[in-house]
Amino acid sequence: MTVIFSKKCELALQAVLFLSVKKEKKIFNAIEISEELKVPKEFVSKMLQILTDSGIVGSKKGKNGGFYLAKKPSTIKLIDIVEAIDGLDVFQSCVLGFPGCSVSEPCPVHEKWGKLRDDALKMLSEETLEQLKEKTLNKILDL
Amino acid sequence: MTVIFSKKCELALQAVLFLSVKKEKKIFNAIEISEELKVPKEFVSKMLQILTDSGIVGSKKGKNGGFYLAKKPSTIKLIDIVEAIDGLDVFQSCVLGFPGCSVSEPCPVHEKWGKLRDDALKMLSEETLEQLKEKTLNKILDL
DNA sequence: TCATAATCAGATATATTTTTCTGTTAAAAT
DNA sequence: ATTTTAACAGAAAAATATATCTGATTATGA
Repeated sequence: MTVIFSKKCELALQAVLFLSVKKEKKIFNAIEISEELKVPKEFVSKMLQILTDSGIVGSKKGKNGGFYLAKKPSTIKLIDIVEAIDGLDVFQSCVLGFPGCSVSEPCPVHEKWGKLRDDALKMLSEETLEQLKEKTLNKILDL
Repeated sequence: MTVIFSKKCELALQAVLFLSVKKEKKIFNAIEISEELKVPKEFVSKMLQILTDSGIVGSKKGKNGGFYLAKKPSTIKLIDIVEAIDGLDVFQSCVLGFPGCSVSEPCPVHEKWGKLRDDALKMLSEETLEQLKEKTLNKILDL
């Protein structure tokens, strides 16, 4: 079970964080990333292809090809990746699954969850990859 | 897509909330509950059977049978239902899906998510069904 | 006691998500 | 030019989660 993001999204976030602590424009192929993150390379490919489509990641085919951040880390936020993969529905939907949960027809935890949801959104959209870099280095080795 | 709980869990929470605003020990069969919550009756049955096993809900077979809260609303919290259906892993796992995310090896959002996760746990464990009753009535009709 | 109505247990089916595969295309190096 | 390497696209397979069905059991009321 995932927490709030799909497995796809989790992997995408991890892969982008990985790229963000490397020298800018340095290229890594799917195998290298998959080994670092310990996930199948086909899955890495798939996700990074989606992020390539959405312009966050760039790619280069052929020998010495691979993936790299297409934008500066100072312009990318975690929420961008979430939006590209899972979309932003989580930040709209009722946590108890009630249909039509709203201010006028709130579920029993509507208000409290609203606060939490906003904080979660903040967590993902306040800091850029650049600002997260140091923390990211605690988790991902800068090889 | 669910927010953080599985569909099963969402339904279980809804069903228990439904029962909590009814007269104590009043019995409802799966069909009645399914009509109120607009979900298939087999699904309601399945979930309430699990909650019956875990002692939150009681059941009575045969004619005029059905389901009812096995405990007083003042002793049941939403977290009890979550625990019975999804378990409490969500409140342990890394939101970015990193393996071995911990204080000594935190992911980039470890601390912030920790706070949010604790608040979420609070949201589900501070108030009893009794205390939520009024809010629940805003969402579920007291037929 | 019999017919009926309901839960219950377990199997099955369906849907969704995740993962892998197959072949194609593009780029680079030899 | 040719070979090699890697992304890319889309299909297929596997795994997981969700939903449905079947038959058995149990309780009630007539």
